[in-house]
Amino acid sequence: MSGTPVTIKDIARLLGISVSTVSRALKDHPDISADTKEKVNETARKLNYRPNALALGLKSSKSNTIGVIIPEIVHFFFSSVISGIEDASYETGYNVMVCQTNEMYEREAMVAKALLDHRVDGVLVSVAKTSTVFDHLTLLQDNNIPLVFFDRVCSFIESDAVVVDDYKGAYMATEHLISVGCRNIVHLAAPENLMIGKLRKVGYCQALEDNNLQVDPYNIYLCDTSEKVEEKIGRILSRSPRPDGFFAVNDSTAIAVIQHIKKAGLRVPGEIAVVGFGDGPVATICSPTLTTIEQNGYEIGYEATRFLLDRITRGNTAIAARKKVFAPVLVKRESTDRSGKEGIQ
Amino acid sequence: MSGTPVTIKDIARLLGISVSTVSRALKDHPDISADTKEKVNETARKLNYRPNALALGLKSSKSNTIGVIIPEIVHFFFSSVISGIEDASYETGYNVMVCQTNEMYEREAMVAKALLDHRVDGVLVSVAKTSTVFDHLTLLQDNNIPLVFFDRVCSFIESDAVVVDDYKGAYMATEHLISVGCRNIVHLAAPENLMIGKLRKVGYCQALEDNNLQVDPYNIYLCDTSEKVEEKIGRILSRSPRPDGFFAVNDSTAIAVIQHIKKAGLRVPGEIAVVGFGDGPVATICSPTLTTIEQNGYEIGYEATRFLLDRITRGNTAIAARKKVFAPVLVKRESTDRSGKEGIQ
DNA sequence: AAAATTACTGCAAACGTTTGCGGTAAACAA
DNA sequence: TTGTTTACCGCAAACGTTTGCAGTAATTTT
Repeated sequence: MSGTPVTIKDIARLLGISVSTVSRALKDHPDISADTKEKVNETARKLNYRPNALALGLKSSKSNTIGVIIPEIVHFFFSSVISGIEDASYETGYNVMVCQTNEMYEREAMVAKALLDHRVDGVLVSVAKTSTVFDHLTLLQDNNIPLVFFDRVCSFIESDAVVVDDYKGAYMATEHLISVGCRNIVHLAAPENLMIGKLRKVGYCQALEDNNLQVDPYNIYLCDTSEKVEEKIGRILSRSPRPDGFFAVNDSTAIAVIQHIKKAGLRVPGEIAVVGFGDGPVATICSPTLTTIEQNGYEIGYEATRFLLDRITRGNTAIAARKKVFAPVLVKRESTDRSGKEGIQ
Repeated sequence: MSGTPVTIKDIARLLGISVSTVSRALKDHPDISADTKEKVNETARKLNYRPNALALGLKSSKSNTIGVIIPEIVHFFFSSVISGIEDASYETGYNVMVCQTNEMYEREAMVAKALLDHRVDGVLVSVAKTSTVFDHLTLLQDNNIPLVFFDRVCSFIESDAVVVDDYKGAYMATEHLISVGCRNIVHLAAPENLMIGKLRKVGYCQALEDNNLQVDPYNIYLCDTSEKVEEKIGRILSRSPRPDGFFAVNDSTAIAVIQHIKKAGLRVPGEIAVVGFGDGPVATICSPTLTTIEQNGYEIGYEATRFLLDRITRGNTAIAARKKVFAPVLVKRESTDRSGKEGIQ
């Protein structure tokens, strides 16, 4: 019962005809008689024949597979992106090879080569925090493999990109904090070699300036994980004057901040208001619920895949680099709501 | 600059030697002179030669790729599993094709065939809620593609499996609820065609019986998502006598329950205690924090991949079906803590 | 000097498909 | 009858590799 996959040859041998006839019969080629087609299709079905994608890929130089390079899978935003990629690919009959870099440059370089080896038809990539050189990505381009960036784009490479407007999102978040009365706002930032780190910081700064508040460099911390919050929050909260608002570069950082503020006996949003970025499910589960910037990972993944498939089918070089920028949406919740009675803590 | 990938032929032509010599030189075959090897390796490096995995796969009937069939990617547990799979595969040089079924049987059947087409060397699978027939999986086995189940196993198929002890976890959860004084415990269950649904229900029932409590079939609801909680929670809470404990089949359902209980003006754990299953990050973020059963997705994914790779390298049929069962751990938090002053709501 | 060994290298088939081209038999037209 | 068309079908090359085998020249042995 358990054997090697059946090939077109097996069918040919069984029916006493040539492989080319079988091949053509299976694709409903007009040269083949209805009778033969019938017989071929029947035995193909009976034997559970499935075409060998490796052979097809070798022949056509098309693997019908796209690659995904992603920093971390266990992450609401990124897993949502993958889900969008998956669905878009499934609809069009493509398969998806997912590679996680764990934020390590070396691993990013390795998987890029592995994807090249597999001759994927295109690659979706969100660069790792530690990547500063990008030869592995230009290598893909040199081999005619189209690239589309999502979320974490690489500005040195000319290619499609799908992102939310990080600058504007950060601007909105900061301005919202100002509008509820914050005057001493801390920004917990991502590394600057990431575009998102840079742009969100610039948005934060610009919002302050536009509202006649001074940008205090000491109010900007490189702090983008709950672990780093653990390290730094003590120092930050004991500063004088104490910060009265936090804009964190992502939700999990924001929530870690909230938890520490509460543990320190301070009230959110009463004494300190907090805004995150991402709007994952945790934003409605924590207490107080988190004001944050929506970032629809599924849509981003889906659209990025559309871009990529478009390049694959229409020929890569024919299209100039495009950019899709999703408008950010500020979702107001309890962590900045100073309107009436304060949210339950 | 941008062209098709360089092949062994290109190197051969450039050096005026045959492809077989190039092939052997690249694999350090003793027949080839040091001189030739040197030249071949140098030009290979210079041209960024990368072997075509499709050709290799076709030749060797080994794709160096494993497939993953998973219900949903946007899910803490499942994304953790993928992460474990990814890491284990990366360590051993395998690539991973991820396919999400969105809990639909049709899609599960489709992707199973797609993975067969791609001649993956093995498949890791967690079955969809709606799958009741499994020909698509036996098809893989018939084609000599080893299968390993994780979390959601299919009892009709003889194969390796990696799971947590669902029965015991449910038993512990229920007994814990009893120990804090609950006598009228509702179980929010997954469908019974899923082993996890069945086993967790049985564990719940057994714990009740062993503690001389009667199993009330009306206390068992098919309810495994926050949407279904939305639908049913009203009816459940208005029953008389009102339930005093909930054991939910997963964390997100448990948290949805908590939120609705609070909205109804009741106290957790004071009037109703709640236990979940999974111990995702949300369990420590919600308020009160959630008592739950730990289920280490990363470990499960990693171990399942070890099983699979073992089968791939040692030959499938040589090994009898193995099962790895992780011991569940009860993580006690505020949602069942009736010891002293009640957790902040 | 002839024979045998050594040290390399190339030919060709194979993996599973597709496809241009050529071939054969039957059917039709003249 | 001969020539032409039509309707099918098979041969063989190609995609990029690997590998058994055979071949050649140089070196060693007798």
